[in-house]
Amino acid sequence: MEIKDAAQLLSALGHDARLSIFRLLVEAGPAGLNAGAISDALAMPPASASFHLAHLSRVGLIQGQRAHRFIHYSANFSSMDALIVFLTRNCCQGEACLPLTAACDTRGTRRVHMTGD
Amino acid sequence: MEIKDAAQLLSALGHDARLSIFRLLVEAGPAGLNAGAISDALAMPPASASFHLAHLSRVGLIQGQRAHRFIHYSANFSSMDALIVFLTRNCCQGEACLPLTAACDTRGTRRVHMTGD
DNA sequence: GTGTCATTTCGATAATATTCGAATTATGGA
DNA sequence: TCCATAATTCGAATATTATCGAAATGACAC
Repeated sequence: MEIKDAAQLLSALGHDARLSIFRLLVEAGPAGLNAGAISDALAMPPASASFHLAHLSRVGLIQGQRAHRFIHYSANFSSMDALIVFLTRNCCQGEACLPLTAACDTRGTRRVHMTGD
Repeated sequence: MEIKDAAQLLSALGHDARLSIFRLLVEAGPAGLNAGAISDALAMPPASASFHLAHLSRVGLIQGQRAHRFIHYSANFSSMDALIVFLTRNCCQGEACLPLTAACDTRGTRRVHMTGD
């Protein structure tokens, strides 16, 4: 990932409304939510939600898929993954600079409180 | 960390110049770099560098400390750590959604290519 | 103090983004 | 076909942010 791509993703996430949407979809998991449910959940006018969904979609952080009359949006986890790797690559000269991230589960096995590892 | 705080950090990083500065400091490690070295390394006018350093500093992603006539800026790793945790908390309903992040070393022991873990 | 260098602040311009009601398009059911 | 609903696009006002030369500030040496 290049600087420009990463900055584009970060800038897309750097807005209350869009970050709220993205977090909602991250928690919703692969099944996602439709546009109306998102705009309801966040008490946001549909036009505003659509504007931000389009933005997130354009940069690849989420994707939408139509099912009947609804469009289901879901987070693109691999793009978030790549972004985090970009942010932390070659970090901190080998020190243990990200203890919380390390303790946080990203593989399905819970290890919230590290005891020694 | 609240949505607003996270959005503020992401927005600060969502700009080519600031992301370049931040990445430079992340790779530089705790020792950091002074303002002039940063503006040189990125071929950026000093006034522009200063503008962006002030922004990053204001939101807490970096900090500056004066030493003699120089101001050494360094990345605030714990704030980056908290940001990543915020982005990924309660993610993906227990699926292994962030394989690259999981494989990436953040604790000092190299484990770049996972073989089974 | 005076000079020098590192850095920031000022300031005016320019560019970009956000908001969201109203109108429009898309889909499917009766 | 006609209606209802889901979602987007339009559009125009509003707000925010970036750029960077020039001037000012801060720190130190002599």
